[in-house]
Amino acid sequence: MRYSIGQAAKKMNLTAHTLRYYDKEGLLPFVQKTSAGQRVFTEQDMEWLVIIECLKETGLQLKEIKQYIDWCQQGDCTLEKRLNMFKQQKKKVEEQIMKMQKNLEKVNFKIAYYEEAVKNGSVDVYKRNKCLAEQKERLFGNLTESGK
Amino acid sequence: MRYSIGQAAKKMNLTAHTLRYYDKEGLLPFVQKTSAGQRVFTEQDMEWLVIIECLKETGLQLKEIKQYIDWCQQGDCTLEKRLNMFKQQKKKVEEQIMKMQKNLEKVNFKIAYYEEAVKNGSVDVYKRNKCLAEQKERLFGNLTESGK
DNA sequence: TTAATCTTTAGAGTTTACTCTAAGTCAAGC
DNA sequence: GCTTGACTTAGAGTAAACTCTAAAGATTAA
Repeated sequence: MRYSIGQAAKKMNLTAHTLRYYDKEGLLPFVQKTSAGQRVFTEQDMEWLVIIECLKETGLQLKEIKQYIDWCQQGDCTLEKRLNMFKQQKKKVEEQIMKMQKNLEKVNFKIAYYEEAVKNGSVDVYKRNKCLAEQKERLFGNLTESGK
Repeated sequence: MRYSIGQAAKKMNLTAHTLRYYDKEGLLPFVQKTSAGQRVFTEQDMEWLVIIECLKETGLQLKEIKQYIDWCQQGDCTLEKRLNMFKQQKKKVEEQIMKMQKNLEKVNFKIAYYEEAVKNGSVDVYKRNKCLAEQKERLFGNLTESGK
């Protein structure tokens, strides 16, 4: 299966504009063109796009992703660099997941808070609900009390 | 405990510039100033900053965060709006965590791949290691084969 | 009191990642 | 063959979130 730029874009939930931009930035050196100059994306190219997407979502900038692509083009002498990059990336992703779980706790707290507030028609929650007041201390107090 | 803009910034891992920018954008209407015009951040203000940080990290734009702050300023008649916002946000955070876990799987696969490649000094991994080849199908194949 | 450091404002500049336009070329269906 | 829609390039424009500058005023420590 081969894809035009439009089909590839659709599959990846991007626009053709974006794929051309990535190409211009040197992220897609592997994509071939027809004699008429039109890009053709192979299945393998789609796997590259999946990895580029993954690296982008985990916080790498396009120029850092380009660095990785460049290493891939340079051959086996860069294998260790690539391995190290992914090891670093693993740490970052794990940190991001932990951070997101903490954010989820804060959001859950706010939902509990506003459910209580809506029930009473007022923001005056902590006086009625000691449990929420304690939770608040745990989630917000630590940052504002400790550390200094 | 009260904080100058510089101290507040340090505590939140931001710069004073950024906090002034947030203020200019209407995100910090609660921050008071001294008679000489200098901002004073209270403990409560720091909690606001923690929530702003949380909303920012979970993907809200500053103008959407401002919307929330505005609702807070408007009083109890916006309680339900705020509750709904956090409920939506909860969904988004849960999706982000799931996405990150998928990204982690991809990164872990790449680490396994490159560890194998480094061991053999070559990128020619799938021929030697069928297990990795299958994993690759599971992680990348589904996106490139299904859906169309 | 005086130097060093912090804070103030308005406003200009930067970075990143798109996003769009124009003018033209190519491919598929009728 | 013709139309329609997708593709090409170079390059301009945009949005978001800072980031920095300059010039002046405030605060702190010796």
